Amino acid sequence: MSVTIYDVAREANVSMATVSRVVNGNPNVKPTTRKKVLDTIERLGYRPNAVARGLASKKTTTVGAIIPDISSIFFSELTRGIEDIATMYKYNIILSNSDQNKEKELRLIDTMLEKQVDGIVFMGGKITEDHIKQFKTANVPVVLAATQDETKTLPSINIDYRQAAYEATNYLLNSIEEQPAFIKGNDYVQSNGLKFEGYMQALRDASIDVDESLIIEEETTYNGGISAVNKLLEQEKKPKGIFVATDEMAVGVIHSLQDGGLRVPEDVEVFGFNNTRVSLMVRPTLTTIVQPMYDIGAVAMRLLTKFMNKEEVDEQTVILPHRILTRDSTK
Amino acid sequence: MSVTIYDVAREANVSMATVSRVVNGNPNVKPTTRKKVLDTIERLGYRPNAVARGLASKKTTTVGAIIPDISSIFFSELTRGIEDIATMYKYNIILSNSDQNKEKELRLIDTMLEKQVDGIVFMGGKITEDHIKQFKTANVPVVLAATQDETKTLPSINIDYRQAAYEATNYLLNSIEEQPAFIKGNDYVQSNGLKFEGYMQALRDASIDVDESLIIEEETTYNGGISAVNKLLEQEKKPKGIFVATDEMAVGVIHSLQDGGLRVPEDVEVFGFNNTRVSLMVRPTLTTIVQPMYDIGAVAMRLLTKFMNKEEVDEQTVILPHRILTRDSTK
DNA sequence: ATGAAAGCGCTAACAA
DNA sequence: TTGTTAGCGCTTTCAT
Repeated sequence: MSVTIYDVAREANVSMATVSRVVNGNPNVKPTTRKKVLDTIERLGYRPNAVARGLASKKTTTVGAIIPDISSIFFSELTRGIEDIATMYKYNIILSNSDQNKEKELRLIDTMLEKQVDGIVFMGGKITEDHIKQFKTANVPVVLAATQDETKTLPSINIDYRQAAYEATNYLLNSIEEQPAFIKGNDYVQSNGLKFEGYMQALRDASIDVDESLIIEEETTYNGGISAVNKLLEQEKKPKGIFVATDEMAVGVIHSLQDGGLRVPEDVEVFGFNNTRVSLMVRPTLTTIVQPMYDIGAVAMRLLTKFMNKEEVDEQTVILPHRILTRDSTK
Repeated sequence: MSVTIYDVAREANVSMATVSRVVNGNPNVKPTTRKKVLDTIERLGYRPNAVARGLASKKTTTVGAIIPDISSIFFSELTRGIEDIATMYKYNIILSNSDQNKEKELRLIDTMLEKQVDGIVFMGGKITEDHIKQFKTANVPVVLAATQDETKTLPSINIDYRQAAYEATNYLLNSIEEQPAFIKGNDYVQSNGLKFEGYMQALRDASIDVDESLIIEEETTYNGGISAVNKLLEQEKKPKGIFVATDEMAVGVIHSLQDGGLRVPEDVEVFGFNNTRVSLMVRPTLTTIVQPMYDIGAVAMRLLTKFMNKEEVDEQTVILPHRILTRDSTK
């Protein structure tokens, strides 16, 4: 069997309580006693059992992170932000992929609550009544990262997707002076809808008669971008600019245009979203909306630590700034 | 306070033991009793406390995953493989980034052992004596994923990096009939060394007098690829083929060559490594070595479950197959 | 098929 | 400054 606090106490001729105090850095221990205890801890190779501690103290110093897909470049950067701040505050992360599947999301929340996490960072699709209900079954704080909650009942960190899309659309509008195409992702995430709203609003504000054939929905991948352009090029009306819901799709769009003999940005301008690393890894480099993924994760985790510490929080709903980053895919 | 097994027992007029049996699917329960218990569990909204269970049973059904950097596309795919198999076997993952830093790695192992994980999947740089010693301090199984252990004492899942690099180099050699350049990553990982060995072996077998100036070490990033080419093009001797340690670097290499007015593959052929998603997201598309990241993670986790179940394992050191995937960056 | 009871290893009053 | 002790919520013998 492994060494317990009791073994240490016995060997050091003190009580368990004293060992516990030493281990937890409680100042009420005489230096000589502390030294004695520390020495026997070292000698016996004692390692505190966090599970026992968790049971007794009702704190596990671990938080759950529910994420659609860790292999997506977008979410993996977000997760890195979460993890770095978690480490800074001595928390560990239990990470699980939900694939944006509601049943799975609910099940994961349940599992994490069983494991007595001290808090949850949730990333995903739409937040439903069922999610809220599930979160409410335990009394742990929850923070949404890059995830919308229409009811605004949960704290969240986001950028203003609607406004960002509005600005991107306007940017293209100014340049090409006609309706740019819009390529939507097919994810079940609310930001998709918000981006679309921003796009439509910009057209409306410019008094443009909307041509629906310029709005295409495709899988949110590189290949989805390729297919979208193929559809677009089959049509009569060819766009002179394309606003694409994500960078990865946008890279597909650029390549597909180029494969079709069109030049970017001379013939068609392309505008992405997110500023993930791939936006630099394409020629021409991609004009895009900078969404600070790492920061969203970091701020979300920081906010969660505040809730877990029962600190005062002034603003639950954080909107981080975004900006347009112009590169070579637009004129 | 929340509902405990005791509350359920009292409400259902049975003992804690019976409730425990029902919760754990023990067949020795009369169906009517089971139903009664299940109903009151439902009614009270009872959720088992996994921490208490972990303390009593000495099993946490969670495993630790130590990873250099989750935001790297390579490791995030690997992690996805680990997570999927973990979920399949009802395990959760505690994920932590080590940044390939030895002190941090050792500390993370310690933390995870404190949290009583049932096993550890380790990804990282070199395995040292200190790592082994640290692992030995607890009696939990460890599996290395995409990570070498010179001493071969730990189970591991890898591909044959040396052989793969040998084949890639040979491929270029056959085409350009002179020494291709080699761009190394600067990571502190052993596979870097193995790739280099494979490259050198191929040159040796082809009786080529090695020109050291064609061997460049750079940061393992897109920008590292760009810098490497810049250095290469400053030199007298310009290569007609370049073997690059990772795809992301290779994409940088291609763009940098193109920016310098060279055509790929006509003037310079480029060969990558890993077959990450970016290898398709570049024009020309990248010839590369297929390393099955997802599978490495999945197999590693599967192997770990076997160890955790004390099943018989015939082969500790798994070498997964790799292959050359030719695309348009080579002739 | 069911129950009683002894832990699992620790924390946190409370007492001294 | 230190020790005693009662849990934390569950699993797991051992009886019955």
